[in-house]
Amino acid sequence: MRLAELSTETGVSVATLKYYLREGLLHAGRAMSRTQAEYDETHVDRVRLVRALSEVGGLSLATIEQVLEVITEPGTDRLHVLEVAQRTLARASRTVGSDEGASVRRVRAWIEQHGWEIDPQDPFIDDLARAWEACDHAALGLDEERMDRYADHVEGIAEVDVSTVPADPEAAVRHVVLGTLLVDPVLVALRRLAQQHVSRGLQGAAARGTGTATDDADGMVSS
Amino acid sequence: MRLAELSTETGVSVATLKYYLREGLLHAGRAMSRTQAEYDETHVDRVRLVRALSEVGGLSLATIEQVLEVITEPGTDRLHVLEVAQRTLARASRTVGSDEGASVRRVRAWIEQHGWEIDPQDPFIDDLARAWEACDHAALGLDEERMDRYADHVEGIAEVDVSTVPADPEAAVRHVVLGTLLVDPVLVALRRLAQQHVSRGLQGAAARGTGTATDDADGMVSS
DNA sequence: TGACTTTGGATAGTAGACCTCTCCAAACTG
DNA sequence: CAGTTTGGAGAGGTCTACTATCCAAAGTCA
Repeated sequence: MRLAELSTETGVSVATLKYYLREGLLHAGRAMSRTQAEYDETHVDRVRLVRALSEVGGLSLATIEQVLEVITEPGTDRLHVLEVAQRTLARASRTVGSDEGASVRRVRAWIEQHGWEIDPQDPFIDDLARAWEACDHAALGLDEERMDRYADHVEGIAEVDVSTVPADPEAAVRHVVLGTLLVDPVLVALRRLAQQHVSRGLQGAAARGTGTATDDADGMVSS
Repeated sequence: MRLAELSTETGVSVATLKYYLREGLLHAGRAMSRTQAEYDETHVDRVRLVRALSEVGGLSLATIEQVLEVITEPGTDRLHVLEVAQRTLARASRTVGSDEGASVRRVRAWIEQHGWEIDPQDPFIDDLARAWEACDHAALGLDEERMDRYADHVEGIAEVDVSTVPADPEAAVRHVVLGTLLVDPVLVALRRLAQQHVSRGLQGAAARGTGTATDDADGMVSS
C-alpha cells in the first residue's frame, strides 16, 4: 500500500507518518521507485503501536523509540528477558533525579519486612520512594500497613502478568514490555471503576441500614 | 517568609514561583508593601503539592489548576463528594475523543457480567475501552477472563482506598482526588517490583530444577 | 544620608516536544 | 501530454513549562 493508504488505514496524517519515518519510529517502505514506496501490515501494526504507546500509555516519542528498539531487537538471551525488559521500562519511566535519602531507605526496609525478594538497586525502588513521599506530603495516611495491603493485591496482579508471558524469549520481551506499559492504563481505569462500585456498595448498605430518604444522607464515601 | 525563602524551602526557583503565581497555581502572599509579600506554610504545602502532581503524577499544569480548584473549593455538598471527585479525575485523565464503538459496548457488557454496579455513562468506561483496545492491537491476549482476574485484585485495592477516606466531606474530596492521583504511581511502581519478585520466585524454582550457570555478559543495553 | 542590594511584578524570550506546511521533481493517470 | 499524486526534505508553527530581563519601590548598611 502507498503512504496515503497507510494514512487512511491508521487515521494518522501523511505528514505525521513522514515525520515518524524521519524520526525512525516507522521503518521505511519497500522503495518501488524514487517517488513510490510500498507499505504493508507491519507498518500498520507499527503505527498503531506507536499511537497506543503515545496516547494510551502517555510515553514520549523518544521513549517509544527506545522501547521499539528493544522489542524488535532479535538477539535476546533467554536468561535476561526480564532484566532487559525491566531496564527498558526503567528508562521508559520519567526518572528525574536520584534521591538516595531516607525515603529510599524506608522503601528498602519495607520491602524486606514485606518479604519481597528484589534487587536493592532496582530502579523502581526510587520511583516508589518518590511516589510514597509525595503521598506523605499530601497527608494521605499511606503507612506501612496500608502499603502491605496494597502490595498483597498488586502481587496478585503481578502473578497474572507473569503467568501470561509466552515461553519464546523474543515474544517474552515484547510481551513483558508492552504488557506492562499498556496494561497500566487498564488497571488505572479499573481502579476508578472499582472505587465507584465499592463506594456504591457502601452507600447502598448505609441506605438500607439507616433508611434515609434522598435528603441529607451522609454515608456517601465515608467509611 | 519572603519569596526567596519559599524558593529555598521548596527547591523551586523564584522565577518558577513567580510563574505559578501568575498562572494562579499558587495563591498570592500577604502584601506587606508594594514590593514585599509574606508567604507561609500554606504556600509551602501548595508548591509541594503542585510539584508532586506534576512530577510524580505526570499531570499538566492546566490539569493541576483544575484539581486545585476542586479540592480547595469550600462548598461541597456532602451528597456529591465522590461525584465531584470523579468528575475532576475524569477531566484530569487525558480524554481525547469519544469512541462510542464496539470496544465501549464490550466494556459495558463485561462490567455487567462481572457484577459491578457502575453508571453506564461513567467517563472511565471510555478510558478502559481505549486501553483494552490498545492491548488487543498489541496482541497481548487480554481477554475477559484475564480482565476478571485483574478486576478482582483491583477491587481489593479499591476497598483499601474507600476504607481510608475521612468522614468530613471537604477532606474527603481532597483525599479521594489526591489519593487517586498520587497513589496511582505507587501502585505502578509496586507492580514492577511485584513482577520482579514473582518471576524471581519462578526463576529460583526453575534454577533449582536445572542448575544453570551464568556468565557471558548481558548482550546489550548498558548506558 | 546616600550608595547598594533585594524585592515583587510585568514582559519577553527560550528550549523541547510534536507535529504541519511548503516545495520539489519524478512518476503515475487519463 | 496536461494534470495530479507521490515520497522526501527542510522550514515553520504551536503548545507547555519555564527562564531571563527590566523596573521602580523598599530595605540595608556605612
